[in-house]
Amino acid sequence: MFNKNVKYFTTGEFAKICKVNKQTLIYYDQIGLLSPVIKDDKGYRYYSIAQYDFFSVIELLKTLGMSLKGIQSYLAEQSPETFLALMRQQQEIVAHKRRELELIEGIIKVKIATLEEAVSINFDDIKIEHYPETTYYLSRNIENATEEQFVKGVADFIAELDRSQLDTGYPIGGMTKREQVLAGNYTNYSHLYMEQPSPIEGHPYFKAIAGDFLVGYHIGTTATLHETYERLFKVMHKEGYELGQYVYEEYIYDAVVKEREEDYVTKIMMEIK
Amino acid sequence: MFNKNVKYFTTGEFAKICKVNKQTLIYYDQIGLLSPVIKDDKGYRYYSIAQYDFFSVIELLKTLGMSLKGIQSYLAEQSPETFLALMRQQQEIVAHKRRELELIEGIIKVKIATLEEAVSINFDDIKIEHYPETTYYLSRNIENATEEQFVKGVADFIAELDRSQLDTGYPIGGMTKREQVLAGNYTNYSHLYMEQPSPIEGHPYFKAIAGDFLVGYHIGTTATLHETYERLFKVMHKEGYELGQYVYEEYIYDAVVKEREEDYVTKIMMEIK
DNA sequence: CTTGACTATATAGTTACTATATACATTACA
DNA sequence: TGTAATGTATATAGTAACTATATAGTCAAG
Repeated sequence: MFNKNVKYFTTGEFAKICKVNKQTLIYYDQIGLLSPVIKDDKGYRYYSIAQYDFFSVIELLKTLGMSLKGIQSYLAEQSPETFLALMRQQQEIVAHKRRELELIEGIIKVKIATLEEAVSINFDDIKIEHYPETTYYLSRNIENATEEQFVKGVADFIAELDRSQLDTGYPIGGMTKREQVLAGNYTNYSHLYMEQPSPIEGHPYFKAIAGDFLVGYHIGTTATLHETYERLFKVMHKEGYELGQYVYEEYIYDAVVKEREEDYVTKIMMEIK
Repeated sequence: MFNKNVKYFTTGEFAKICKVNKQTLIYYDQIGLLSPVIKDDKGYRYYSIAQYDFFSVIELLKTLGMSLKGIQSYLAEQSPETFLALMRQQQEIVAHKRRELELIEGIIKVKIATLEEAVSINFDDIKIEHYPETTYYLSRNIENATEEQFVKGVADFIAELDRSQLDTGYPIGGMTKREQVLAGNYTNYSHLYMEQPSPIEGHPYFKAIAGDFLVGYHIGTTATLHETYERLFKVMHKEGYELGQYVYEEYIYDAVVKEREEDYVTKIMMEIK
């Protein structure tokens, strides 16, 4: 194959085949990664068609995140055994990357869904909604935590989500016990949580009970949070309900979509009975 | 959520949460991508926990290949609508990337399989093997092409494989008509081809007939190719077979795994009857 | 024989960090 | 309370992998 009395490509021609900048090939020649088979007395470079195979392997390895130096040191040997070893190693890496992308696809899907919901909401409405059983991943208990402990708890929770690939794109929420809410300690959360639409085996999850929730929205910082809670309680009592075990709070609009804290929107979901 | 009387993070602490170099955060501040909510009179930076959300969106978009400038111009607006538009746009990009990775996974699998086969072969053996029907993607006809036309044909074929995502990782092969082979024109290929293990709809394919093939290996350049063909013919006639419609040729060892052309190995598969 | 399209080298610029040097601030503990 | 260790800051230079530009030589067509 490929030896029809051999025609060679100039740098420009070869660059076109490889779909890269001519300078890139010159650069590859300079660093000794891919040199033309022929360099004439005037310094003109000539590449053979067989070198395209070599180039496309470089491209492949680049896609998988290898540095040119790494590629160079691996391809320098040019033996079937080392190349086979390299391919086996990269096979795992690419599988990992694909799984990572699948996770990101999920996150984006969730972000779109939640934002689409958000833009259609009238934040003044207070409604009673029925939620199905939902699985959450919880932080360790942070009830009555000091500022420092709370902040540490948040950082740890984020790290844990990251390490265990449990970041689903849903907002981080805080759940508060009935007693704390009734005592007016609205931000004395028991746990942080993140919704897990498709839970993975081998993690301890919390399942929020299916049932009726009173749902309202708070605009602004926590300074005025009590006003929103009072509005919610008024509706709750008017409708003849009582507070359930937990209240769930999560950002609908946060630092990503609103610049000023006063524009952040918090969704408040009260279990009711 | 997230306003427990607010504790702030120093650059070092925030860097730890974000799992990046401290200098990176300073750099992001300098270019105005992510600035701390507070900068005191001594120039010390203080980040709020809410800024982590912002940071993680930056990380997400970076993973999807956006430049910091691009991210900046998109996030500068901070409106739900622009962010939603961005997410919708990135959804397609990430899906495309995932498909690309799946293709690469396939290519690596093929490379491993073919190399594993190759290292176990004794290149002196000439064997008769039965091949099942195999689908190939073919180049346009290149019979009796001049050097220039041949080279152009190869370049076009590579470009076509690339554009149509038909590069499966199998070697590019050349198929030669019975008459040309009998006339000793071993490298007067009719078509180039690439095996397609799982053909996609909407492309014109060629299906090699299932049947018996005489398989041998040629080591070296085309200069000595005729010797190998003669050896093959000898065996063919001794076994009482006649040449079929096509001979298929492909590299087993090429520029990727062997430095010198004299070490390249070509697999020759003759249709027989 | 000239014009336009190509080739070359050398050098500087780009992006997104990363490392280093120097100076000032904070905290830990003896 | 003093001092060492650790932290912060800025400024600057270096890195990878190109990419662009300036300048000069080469080649092919009309």
